[in-house]
Amino acid sequence: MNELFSLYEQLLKHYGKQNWWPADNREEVIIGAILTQNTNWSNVIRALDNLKQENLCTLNKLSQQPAETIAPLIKSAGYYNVKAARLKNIAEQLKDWSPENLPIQEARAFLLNLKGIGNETADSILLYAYQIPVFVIDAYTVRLLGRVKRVPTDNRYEYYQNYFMDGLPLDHSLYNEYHALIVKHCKAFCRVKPICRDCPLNKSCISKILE
DNA sequence: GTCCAGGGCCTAC
DNA sequence: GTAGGCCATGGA
Repeated sequence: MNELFSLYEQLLKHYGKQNWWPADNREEVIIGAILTQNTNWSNVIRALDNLKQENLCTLNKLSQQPAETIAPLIKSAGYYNVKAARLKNIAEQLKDWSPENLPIQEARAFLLNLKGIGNETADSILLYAYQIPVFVIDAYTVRLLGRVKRVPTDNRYEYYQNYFMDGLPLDHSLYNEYHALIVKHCKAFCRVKPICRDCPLNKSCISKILE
């Protein structure tokens, strides 16, 4: 088994299953994916709760609301004016959209064409809302891999994504869990330098596995 | 008071 | 093509 899968197994053994994405249904995953941009998840939960309380936590309902109505409800998630306008538009575009029968790249391109959806959010939606096997690269993953693999600054997202997807089987549940485990691990041990200080994986730490 | 969080867009060089 | 500014709240 290759080093990437070995790393996955160690993270899983240490942290257990993360059961992402924490949401009740597909539409809530999509809404949460927009709300969580550059924002702590605990702040997103409040915003989602507010939307649920107003019975607005569906794409159809959000698409029918003026952004001015949405904004105060999602204030806790930060950037609320920007996110309110984007949510409304994205809800309108995605409420009747289904990517299941599309080539992955086509589905991805459709999402990337929407204002407010970049690489990470597009892949999060494909993976966590639709169970389509794309590996999500986020700031944590970049930070982690950046310490052990030198890469060109351009196309960095693609480079890292290919790195994972070339080394792993095409499996949405594996990508789901792996990404969540990386976030879990980095939150605890890869926030600050020095690298992986007090890392519980110790001798089998990520830096040593991937170097 | 400062830093960071499950980003992305836009503008100026 | 890319660096920098901007959007903004809440917890540590």
